[in-house]
Amino acid sequence: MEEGYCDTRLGLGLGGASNEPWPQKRKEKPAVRLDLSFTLCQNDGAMDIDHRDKAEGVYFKSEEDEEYGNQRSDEYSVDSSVDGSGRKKLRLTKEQSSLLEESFKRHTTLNPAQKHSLAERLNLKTRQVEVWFQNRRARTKLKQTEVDCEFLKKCCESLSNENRRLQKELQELRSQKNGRSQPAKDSTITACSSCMERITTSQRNVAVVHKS
DNA sequence: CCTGTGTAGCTTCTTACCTCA
DNA sequence: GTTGAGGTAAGAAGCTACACA
Repeated sequence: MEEGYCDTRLGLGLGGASNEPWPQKRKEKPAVRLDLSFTLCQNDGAMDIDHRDKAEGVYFKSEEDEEYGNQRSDEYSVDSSVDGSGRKKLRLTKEQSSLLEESFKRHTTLNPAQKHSLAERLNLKTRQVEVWFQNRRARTKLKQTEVDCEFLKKCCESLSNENRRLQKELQELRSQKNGRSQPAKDSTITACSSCMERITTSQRNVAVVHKS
């Protein structure tokens, strides 16, 4: 490390910092979770997802309709115009979606009992509730990743600017130093907050040493 | 106590389908 | 009417934790 060099590098960590509880079973968090040590979005991680206001026209189709069809509520209808070769495609009703969203805000994962009771309330299969939660977690994570990426980009940009500024300042100081053997007493040095903290801390230490 | 196996639940990626501009 | 983009339910693969023999 060169004399007087101010290291402005900053590590931007990736890890886990969200308020969202991860499954208790997992002792390690997924590696791709972005960790910023402060809150990035104000609504506490509960992303607003389009609730499909137009979901009234719910349909359900498949030759395997029997599997789900026996369970579906009267709100579902089968699109008989389509042949049964495609795979089943369910659209949740507005009510189902909002209830799922509500419980997702409370818990991002469900234990089997919660899953079962929610499925009963919604007149869906537990597997469908499970899938919905899986997809919902994935969507939340994706959105959060996008938000975090944007934030990191901005961070990177501002740090680059700061780094350039400090490099320039350092160069100026060096050229001043080369100009005369002693640094000017009244020269003004601007520094970032962390550098200032280090400077003042070291000054205190020096003062203590001088006293004793 | 260690090890292999089965199971459940999760993440991630992908596919198929629907809606809407 | 057609098309492309975006959203989403569901399938599949792979991983991990846990229970149990």
